[in-house]
Amino acid sequence: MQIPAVNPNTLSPAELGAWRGLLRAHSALVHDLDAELRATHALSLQEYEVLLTLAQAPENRMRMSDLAVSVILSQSGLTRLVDRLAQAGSVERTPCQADRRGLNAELTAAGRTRLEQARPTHLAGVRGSFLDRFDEAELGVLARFWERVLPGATAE
Amino acid sequence: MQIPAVNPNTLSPAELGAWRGLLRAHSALVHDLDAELRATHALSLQEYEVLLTLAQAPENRMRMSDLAVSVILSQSGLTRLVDRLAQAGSVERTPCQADRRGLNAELTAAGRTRLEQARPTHLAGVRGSFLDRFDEAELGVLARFWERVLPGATAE
DNA sequence: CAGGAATACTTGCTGTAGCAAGAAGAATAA
DNA sequence: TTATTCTTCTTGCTACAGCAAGTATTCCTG
Repeated sequence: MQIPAVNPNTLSPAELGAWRGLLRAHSALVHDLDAELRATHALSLQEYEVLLTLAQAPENRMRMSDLAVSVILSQSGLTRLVDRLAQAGSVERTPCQADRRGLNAELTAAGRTRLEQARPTHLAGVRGSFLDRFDEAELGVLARFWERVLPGATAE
Repeated sequence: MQIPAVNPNTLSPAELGAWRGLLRAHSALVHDLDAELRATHALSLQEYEVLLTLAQAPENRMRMSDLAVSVILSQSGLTRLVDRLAQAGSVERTPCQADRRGLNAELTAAGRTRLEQARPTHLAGVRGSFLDRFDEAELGVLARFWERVLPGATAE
């Protein structure tokens, strides 16, 4: 219950820089990484994230709903994204035998190949545009910063 | 020209945390702030940013193309966003007499009122969900971090 | 073991964004 | 001046995302 001495009707320069900087940096990074992946591997950033997430999941498969959370997408958004990946042969929908409502998205061999081809491009991009600007300690600082923001992003 | 000792084929935990954290934090913050503004003032976050940017501009007006850059939007995206704001009476398109190709988006009195009503909500939201998680020094650190990322976001 | 509530996924609809092409005006250069 | 080129903004098209409603299945409660 502190009473901050800040003007409640504007943002300080540091506040502005931190907030607008987040918006600008995110926009620039995502735009460029997405464009790079599309240009070199005909893969959107979101599609890449799905393939990568599946590749790291046990058995290379994952429930649709869990996958949606992992890649930060609505369920309907994921349905259509997996549609596209399935049509391209990178992913298959397999039934989930423990729960017949559910489906697993499962990485195919072709999908794995595609991911493996795109991966160096993407890693180089994230490093070159973002991570390399920081040393290991600073990256840790950033990571811990996000943890403060994430649990409940909306104060009500 | 350094040769980093990191595994070039995966991200370290700190790298992962910094990168995925950025994606998650951005998504959560923007989603929540947008929803809050829509719910309380029938205004999207982008619309709010436009009104705010105009309110801070000299004469409360700004060339369309400059405005697009300020609010991080394509020119066609801005054209339509201003269409909506104009239809709502919050903004007017006025000719630019120095250059008859150009148009200014100009804040109307109604637009100013609308902004002023929404502003406390938005500021409380950004603070409550984001800025209050950091002290002034940390905000400065964040702001300077973004400056490292921003000049040229894409290597290569 | 019903019957209602909850969950998993998909589909219809809508809103918003970007790119590329077009229209109108400005700038340059001969 | 006039022809070429560049800039500013808008419009057509398309892609992608979310919400809400629909369907199928599971869970829960009596």
